[in-house]
Amino acid sequence: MAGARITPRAQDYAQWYQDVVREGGLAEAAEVVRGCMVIKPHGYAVWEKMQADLDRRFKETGHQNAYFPLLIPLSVLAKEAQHVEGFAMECAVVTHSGLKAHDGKISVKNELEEPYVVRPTSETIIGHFFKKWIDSYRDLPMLLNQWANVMRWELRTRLFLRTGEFLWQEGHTAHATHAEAQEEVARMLDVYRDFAHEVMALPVIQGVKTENERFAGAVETRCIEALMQDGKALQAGTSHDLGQNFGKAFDVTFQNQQGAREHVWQTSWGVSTRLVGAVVMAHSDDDGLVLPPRLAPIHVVFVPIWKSDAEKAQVCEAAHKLAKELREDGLGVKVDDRDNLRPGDKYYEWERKGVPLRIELGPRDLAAGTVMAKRRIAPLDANGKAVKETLSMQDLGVAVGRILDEFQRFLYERALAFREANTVVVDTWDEFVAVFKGEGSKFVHAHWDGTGATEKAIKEATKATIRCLPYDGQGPALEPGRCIKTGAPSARRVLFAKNY
RNA sequence: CGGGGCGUAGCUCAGCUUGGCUAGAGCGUUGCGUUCGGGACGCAAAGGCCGGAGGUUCGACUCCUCUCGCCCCGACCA
Repeated sequence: MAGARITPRAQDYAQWYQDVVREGGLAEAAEVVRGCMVIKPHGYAVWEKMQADLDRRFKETGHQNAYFPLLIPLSVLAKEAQHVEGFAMECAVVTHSGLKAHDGKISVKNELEEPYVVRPTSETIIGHFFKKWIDSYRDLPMLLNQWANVMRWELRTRLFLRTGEFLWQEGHTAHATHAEAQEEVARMLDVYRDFAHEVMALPVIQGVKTENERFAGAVETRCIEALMQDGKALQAGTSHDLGQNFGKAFDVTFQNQQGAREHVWQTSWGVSTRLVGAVVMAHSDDDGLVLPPRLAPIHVVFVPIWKSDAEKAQVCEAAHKLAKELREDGLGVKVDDRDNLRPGDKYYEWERKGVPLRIELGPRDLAAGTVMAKRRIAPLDANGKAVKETLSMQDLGVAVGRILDEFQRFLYERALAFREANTVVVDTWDEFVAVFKGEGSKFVHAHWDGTGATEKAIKEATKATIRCLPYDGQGPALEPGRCIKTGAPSARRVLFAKNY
């Protein structure tokens, strides 16, 4: 009997997602704090894996970490008009300091002269300091990154995908020329793509956002878009060309080599804990979480099998010895030697938590000098049972390393195949409507007349939005045509989908 | 923030319509024993401010009002 259940995807995708997050031990609702989440140890460990890899990539591309305040004076936030307008409704505002007790009740005490906004993002407070720190072309480029929490007062929340508070990194850079800033925007989007492909085993499409979807205060927003198992798109990362908008708003200038003063050209780029949700929705199945090895806090779990106490002592000793060897290879290894659960219970538990490889070690294996390995997702044999692999205890690390590499590649290939099977080119409105009917969604490449009005009309009719104008080569060949909705001339197809 | 649903043991829920014994079940947990290669079983035990606050009543898990939180659908957004 299953103690805990996971609703099948086919039955209720939203419920399935919640079940996987809960049973995987990733996070839960903060309950007493509306719209916020508690990231539990296993979920936080996945985020730490992401952080470690991304941080290395940021350093390799010349960036340094820094930290700016959580609170932004309202007057500072308001300096860039479009920016404050875009975030106005989502801002939490601090208006008081201190508490006082009266009649047995606690209330706030001193009203602040100027309210603080809890950062929804940090362009403005960083703009304030860029002005102070940048004076000469010799100070440029300034390449910073911040790991931080931000708060956006969301009305409807989902664990990892949309919460009131979330964790992220935000890169902020300043450059002497627009061309250099544009290179930075493209470079960091490539970093995100590589990370998604190599570490998350998640294929993504790079592209440019429409004006409607652009970051508030940017002149151009680029993104990586991933396809989830229900056919909806998830924006997995963004990179913004801020032009001179913030440079002008905060009067960030530098003296160029000719001695003239110019406003800097800035960029910002970020990914968030939302990526944990992306991994869940991209790879997991009805048995629970599936983690790509490069994000798995535990790569291998040993389940010793025994009947007698003597056998228990022997197999556990052997399991711990092998585990130690694997840990020396840099792997996360757990030996589940609990004696209050039977092996089958352990199998299910670690599968729900997404451990890529399970190794069973019993008396028969011990005698033969082998172990039984079972991948988190394994092919079925003729009897419908998952295939287990017999591995020699000799050089186990080599075999395990190979299996984990294969599994990492398998997940990417599977996700890519899924995306290809769920990507279509559509040239008629009837076909377009049919794709998005009901809960339906796919990646749809279709022509669009380039106007915001048409974009909105399509959204109202189908709930599908333009995810991006894909990079050349990441969609169908660029060719002119007629808008799917209005029939007006279109320079190229764009990528539509319902989205998270 | 509008519409709908739901808050009772760690988890999933019953009880509420029609107010009344001592608030229940399964799973899980703890202890002992038998088990152990895909979700075992026996015996014993612990575990509840019935989400919170007011109200109606002799009496409230049950009825009324308010409030907090979660889920779903909208509108808004990463």
